[in-house]
Amino acid sequence: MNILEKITNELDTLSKSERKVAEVILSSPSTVIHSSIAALAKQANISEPTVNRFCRRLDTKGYPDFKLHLAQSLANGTPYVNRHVDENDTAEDYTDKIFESTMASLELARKSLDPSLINRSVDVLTQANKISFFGLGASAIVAHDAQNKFFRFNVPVVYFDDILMQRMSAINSQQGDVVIVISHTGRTKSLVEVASLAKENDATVIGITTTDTPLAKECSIVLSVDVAEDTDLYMPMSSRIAQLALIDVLATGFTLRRGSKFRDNLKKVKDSLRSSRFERKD
Amino acid sequence: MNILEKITNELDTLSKSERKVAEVILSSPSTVIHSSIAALAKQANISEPTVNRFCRRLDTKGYPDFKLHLAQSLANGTPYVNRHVDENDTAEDYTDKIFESTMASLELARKSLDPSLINRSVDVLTQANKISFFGLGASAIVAHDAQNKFFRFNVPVVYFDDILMQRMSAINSQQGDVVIVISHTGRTKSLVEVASLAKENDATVIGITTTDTPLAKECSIVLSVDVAEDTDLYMPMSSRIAQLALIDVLATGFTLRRGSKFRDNLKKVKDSLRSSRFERKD
DNA sequence: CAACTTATGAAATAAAATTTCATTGTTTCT
DNA sequence: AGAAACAATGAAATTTTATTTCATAAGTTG
Repeated sequence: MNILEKITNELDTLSKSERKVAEVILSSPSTVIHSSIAALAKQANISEPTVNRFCRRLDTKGYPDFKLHLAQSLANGTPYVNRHVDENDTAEDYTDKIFESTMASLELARKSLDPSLINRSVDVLTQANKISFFGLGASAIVAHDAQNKFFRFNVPVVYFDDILMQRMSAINSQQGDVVIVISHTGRTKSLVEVASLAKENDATVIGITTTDTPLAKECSIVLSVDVAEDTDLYMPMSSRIAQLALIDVLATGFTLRRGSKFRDNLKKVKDSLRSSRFERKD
Repeated sequence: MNILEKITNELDTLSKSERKVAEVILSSPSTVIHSSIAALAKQANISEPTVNRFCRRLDTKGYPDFKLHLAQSLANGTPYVNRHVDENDTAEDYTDKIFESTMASLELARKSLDPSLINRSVDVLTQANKISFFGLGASAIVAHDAQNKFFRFNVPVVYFDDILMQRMSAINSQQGDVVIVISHTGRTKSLVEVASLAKENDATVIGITTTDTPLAKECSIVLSVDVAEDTDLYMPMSSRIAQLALIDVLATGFTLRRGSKFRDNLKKVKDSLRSSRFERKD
């Protein structure tokens, strides 16, 4: 746990002098990691033993150990924050912001995923007779990408980004088929209907969507990819990237489950692409 | 900079005894941050002053300062090291690894991008008569996504993931057209040819590819997205995600350049999608 | 193989952190 | 209100840890 948060949380369980220490630390943590216990004590106008007691109260071994924890909190506290682009940003500014908020979203998405559900999904996928990926708009490209990946595995796989085709395909689905429906908002009417149709026809429906959405309710398995992005107001960005990362996870799980013999087969597909490329010089 | 990498880099500038220290540290950095200088010296079978000299050679103030740096490097995860999925990983393991290496790749990709070239690309895009996105395989979905985004901007945009269509389109391009060619390897023959054809026909060719590849040589502007991924051996994963992030950057730059009036227009497109969705309850 | 440079560790010193303990301030009970 | 009990605090002593000094050993060069 981040020690800065911890200090904030326990602020009221601290004694008066200890709180002084806490305040100095919170106000400029990066200075503190380069200070000795004496310097910090002076800064907070208290004695050295008080600093030491403060450290122990936060479950660290002592002052040096506390500094270590603090340093670590600083190292991963700053980087992946969701920052919004503004009007006057330079190219460098908005590039950094977009990359950083993408990384922040991936972090968030990972936390929202339940490994046991991923495991079950992989189970289901490896046993599927046929796999279909459905998405619209930005999620269509995720479905497209998924088809690309699973196609290499030599399993029957299709993808549709067209409402009618999705509907027809859903109606024709049957036991043993897996339908993966992708939607960030989980509120796109036609996709929710498609999910429901597929389920009625005994297909296993896996939803890649946000927790507690209409789509989620129609699915057999929900892989929740929660990302702080409002695609009603902004262009879809990190949401689809998080979805793609999840596709990578599923594809990876799939190859692992299929075992090494299967992976030899993958290599063949790769080799067949060789001649379409210029040789590498290295 | 990550101090573990730094140790690895400077391994050969170190003296014999110092290298012993380095090895002990690299083999179990997380133990070291809880060791005193004496303990580390003993572990490496050298004297305490040697440890101290080692620390200074790495531009730290001394041993405690070195430990701080080390702690911070460890806190940032271990992005570039050892994050490959292996045979016996659980679902949780490989999920974490994939998300982490995706984030690491985004970090790397961002570093490889030159903001001034992004700026120039945005310039060119805002002034284009027509924008085409070309990609094959995994990069096709990036092109697809780009079309999706730029389509909202109400500019003439097309995308092709078919060799022949790309060729024809390239041959028909003219001054004022912008062609964006996407390829991680930069060695796909037909795409390199397409880039070259488009350039001969006076289109501005922007390449989204790795530095110093055959494709890069054919482009007017190269947006280098360097990612440590060998798509000859593995499925494309982080490479396409980094490319997508770059598309987001370009799209963002585009909207910023076009000004606020233009953004009102975007809102209209958004609103037109509303009725296809279930209402939100929140 | 001398002259010189660099690397290394033992011991001395310095710095930093921790413990001990006496004092002060605070609460609780009569 | 005032004494007893308790918690908080810092000065000083102690211990631990890190750094410097310096003598010696191990290489290098001419």
